[in-house]
Amino acid sequence: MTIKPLTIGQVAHRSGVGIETVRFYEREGLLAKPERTVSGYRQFDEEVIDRLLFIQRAKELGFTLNEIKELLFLRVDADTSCDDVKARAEIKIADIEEKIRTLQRMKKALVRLTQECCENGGGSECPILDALDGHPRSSRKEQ
Amino acid sequence: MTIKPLTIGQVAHRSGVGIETVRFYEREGLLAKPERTVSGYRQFDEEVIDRLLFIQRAKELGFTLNEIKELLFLRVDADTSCDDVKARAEIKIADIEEKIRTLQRMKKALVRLTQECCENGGGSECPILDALDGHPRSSRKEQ
DNA sequence: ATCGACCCTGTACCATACTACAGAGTCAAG
DNA sequence: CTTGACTCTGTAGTATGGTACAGGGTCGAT
Repeated sequence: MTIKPLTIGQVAHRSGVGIETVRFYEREGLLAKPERTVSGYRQFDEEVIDRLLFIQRAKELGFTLNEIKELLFLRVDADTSCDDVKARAEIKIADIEEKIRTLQRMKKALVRLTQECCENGGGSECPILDALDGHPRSSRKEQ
Repeated sequence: MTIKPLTIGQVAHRSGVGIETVRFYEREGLLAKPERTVSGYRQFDEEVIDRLLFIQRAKELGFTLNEIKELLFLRVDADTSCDDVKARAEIKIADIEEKIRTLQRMKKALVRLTQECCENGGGSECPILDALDGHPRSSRKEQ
């Protein structure tokens, strides 16, 4: 028993994207060309839902569709050696670690803001920037 | 002695963005309207550099310019109560934590990929998806 | 005073990532 | 066997975030 294929409408609904978006991603190579019925209707299988959810999440993290495509195609096959995959994956990992670090600094700055904002009601021009910028200016020059 | 103001060119150069981008951010309200010389030249002070660097970083993390604007304006002043700032900051914090969690899952998947890819050279269709998707499918149905 | 490098405003254009038709065919319930 | 919801291709339009002039003024060194 082959599992029942999904129409594009079902896929769009279940993954929370628009029908046009599914077709768009297919054109852009983010989704494999699906099987078709005799009349030309696309026949998706369940996996495509996960892929669409992944794309949404990755987009929210600032990856472009091209970067997402690279992530999705990170695998060993006839044309891709293990070393190649490893090398590319390690670049992505470093990239992701950098994002995590920056987010943690942003979070820290915001936590500090929630803790301190009331004490000096109406202090700095922009607390998040004070807490966040790279080179810590120890004392702010006034005015 | 008032510190020497920066021209738009110096600001652009030092923050690594284009001159047009600086003007664009000013139009969009991400940068305060700077002072002008008699002849109309913008006069920036150092702070704007940090702000521009922050904007770049936040963009790479998937924040839109509007979201970044909200982050930059998170502060207590005449029109904004502490409770208000606190509430909005906590939403941002939760948002950031979610991003961090997702990135950590992505990283984990990629690390696993680099560790395992050689052992079963040419295994799955898409390892990152296998490792990442929400509901763990314990066994994959073949074909 | 004039040259080149800079700045001004305004408008138009670009890439990315969709989104919305138009015009036609398909499917399935009654 | 019709009706309405769905699908197809193809093309065009939108929002976001810039980027690139055009046509002009300004600044500083020679």
